[in-house]
Amino acid sequence: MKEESGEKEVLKTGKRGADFANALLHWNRTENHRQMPWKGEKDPYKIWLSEIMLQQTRVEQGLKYYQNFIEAFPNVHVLAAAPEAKVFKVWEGLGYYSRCRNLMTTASHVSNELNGIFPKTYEELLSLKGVGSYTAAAIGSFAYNLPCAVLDGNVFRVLSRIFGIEAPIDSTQGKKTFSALAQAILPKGQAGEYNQAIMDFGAMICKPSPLCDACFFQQKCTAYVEGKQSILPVKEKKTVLKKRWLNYFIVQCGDEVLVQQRLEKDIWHGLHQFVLIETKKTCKTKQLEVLFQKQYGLENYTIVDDWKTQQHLSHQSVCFHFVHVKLKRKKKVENYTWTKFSDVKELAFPRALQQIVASRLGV
DNA sequence: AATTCGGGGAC
DNA sequence: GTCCCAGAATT
Repeated sequence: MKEESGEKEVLKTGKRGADFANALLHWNRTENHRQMPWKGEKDPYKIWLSEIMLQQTRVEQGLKYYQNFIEAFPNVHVLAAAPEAKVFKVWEGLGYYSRCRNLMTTASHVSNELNGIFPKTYEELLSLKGVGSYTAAAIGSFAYNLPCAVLDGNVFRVLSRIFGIEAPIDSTQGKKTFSALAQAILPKGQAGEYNQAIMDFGAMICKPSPLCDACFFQQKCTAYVEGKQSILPVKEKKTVLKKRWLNYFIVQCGDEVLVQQRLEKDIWHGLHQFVLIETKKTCKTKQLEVLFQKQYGLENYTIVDDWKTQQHLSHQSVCFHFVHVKLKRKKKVENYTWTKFSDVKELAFPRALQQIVASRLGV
């Protein structure tokens, strides 16, 4: 065995990495009782679906959606053949709706071009719409045991603490560092089990607020030894919140309401909404009525309700102002469609609007 | 390299 | 309130 100084660093990390990997696998086999429907799943369709749904989404939140999806679309051909509106409706409320659009694109691609068979290499998986480095590694390792290390929020947190790495996880250089480390300590031949284990470990033990006393690696963890759990992982960017004022006129006539699909490059792309007047600041109802009448030429209406709510998204704080009005007679309004309540309930709306559909538009 | 895409839960 | 979540696409 050579003991040259140049190799010592690599050897040291390598030994520690192997140490951690072995301890993690042992923990996984003896103490990890976390159960999820897709765990141990070998059907690439189900693995793919679960991974797309769980991007930036907690397991507890995605669970119900996964079950609904599998029931509605049991295989890739059914999903590919399903009407877009129906797929959106099942996705409704889960957020990040580009995932849903990409899901349909890839389902169609796999069903029609690939005979319903998902790719079996990392590069080909990566080429699928909505599949990035994490998801390609997850599908590859879970379905085919490909030696690809996953790198998600859990893995960043675990590795930064165990090895005391302070490179920012949201910088290009930091990502390269963590990616190389993750790949280096991945036990070849056990990639699937290891990837699952490290994410379970991050979700249950090495949480943002960690349970160090329950950790099998406590004494060997840099963060624990140096008391750095709370500063690791390091993030350098702060998200800036923008404020928006979305004023919605819920224009009703009988059992119909004016609805449109959001198609602009903005939040909730693909979902539906009521008659929108966006303003730069909060407005009184009277002011909104002026804009409403001017913009849409509607005058013979009665206001039956008027209320405000607020919703916080990752990058936006949205103030809603709703005005529910009733018309005596239907009138054509450009870009909006008169839609029966029963049909409205088949369409996907943003969360804040969905609640209105559920509670205020008849039974 | 920086921004933008939801919604919910933990703290 | 702030932070984070089985991230990816676009600019």
